[in-house]
Amino acid sequence: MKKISNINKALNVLKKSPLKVTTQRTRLIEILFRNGDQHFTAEDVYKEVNKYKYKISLATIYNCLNQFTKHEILKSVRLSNDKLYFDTNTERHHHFFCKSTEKLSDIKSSDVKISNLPKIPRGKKLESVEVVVNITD
Amino acid sequence: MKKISNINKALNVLKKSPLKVTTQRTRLIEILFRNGDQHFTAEDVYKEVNKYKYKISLATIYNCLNQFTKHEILKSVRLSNDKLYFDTNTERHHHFFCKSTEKLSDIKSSDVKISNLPKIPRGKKLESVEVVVNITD
DNA sequence: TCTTAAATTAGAATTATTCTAATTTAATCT
DNA sequence: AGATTAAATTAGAATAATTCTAATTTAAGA
Repeated sequence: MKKISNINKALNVLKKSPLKVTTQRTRLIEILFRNGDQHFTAEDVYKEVNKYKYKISLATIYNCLNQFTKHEILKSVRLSNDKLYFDTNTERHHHFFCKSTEKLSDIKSSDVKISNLPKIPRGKKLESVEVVVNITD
Repeated sequence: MKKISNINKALNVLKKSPLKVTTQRTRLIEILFRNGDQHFTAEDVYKEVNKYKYKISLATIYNCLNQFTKHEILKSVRLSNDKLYFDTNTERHHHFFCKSTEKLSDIKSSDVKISNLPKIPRGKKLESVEVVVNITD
């Protein structure tokens, strides 16, 4: 049984979305999903793209990251250090955030048990619960 | 027994801090703590200050909010809508964030029970756990 | 192949925030 | 109280992150 790579999984989501499959988008997915390196800022991606000598403008990178997030190819997380990170793991999960190194790492959803939540305010409905465990060196 | 107002409580914290008690800082505390727990951005504060016809520059508002946060007169929360909110409640607590209205509201720490947390990575230590309950209309 | 809406791009614009350097002020010292 | 000084304030410049604009290119379907 052949294992489908993360790259191909993401490319399939792209194909099924209303987004066009462009060279830039394909290159970005190849870079972002090539390994477990899962959390990055737009600027990180720009540097990585340049390392590969692909010519993709910063505006396109922003456009793509935002579109990918909208179509659940990526997920975004905003942190207390004021940076927006994109995450290749789109499943429900939580994060460790190390304030010393500014690095994010995943916490499996099942590793956090919340046994009590307050009542949701009248007329509103629950969307998601985000847990960030801040740590330091 | 006389009740100490939030304003006076905050002014006392200011007096006990190494920060100087300036007119601007006193005015800001009067505005920010004039009623219950509030969440505001720097820009919100600037507008409010102007409404009162006080002349405090935006740079000073940023300086003060940051100094107040450092000296635990305020707390700051960064949210997924990319805005930095300051919170007059400096105690450990969590938040509801309504994605439709972009409004924050407090959740008492005791209203969230986390019965299981993952192991803190080797060599790191726990600093805090932030829970944001995202809701919508 | 033709058509067209979507995507890409460079560069300008915007937004939020911090920095700079001159001036003022609060708190301390005499 | 007046002098001293380090901290605070300020206007405006600078920076950083992101979005917008408008011209050009491209993907995908008729």
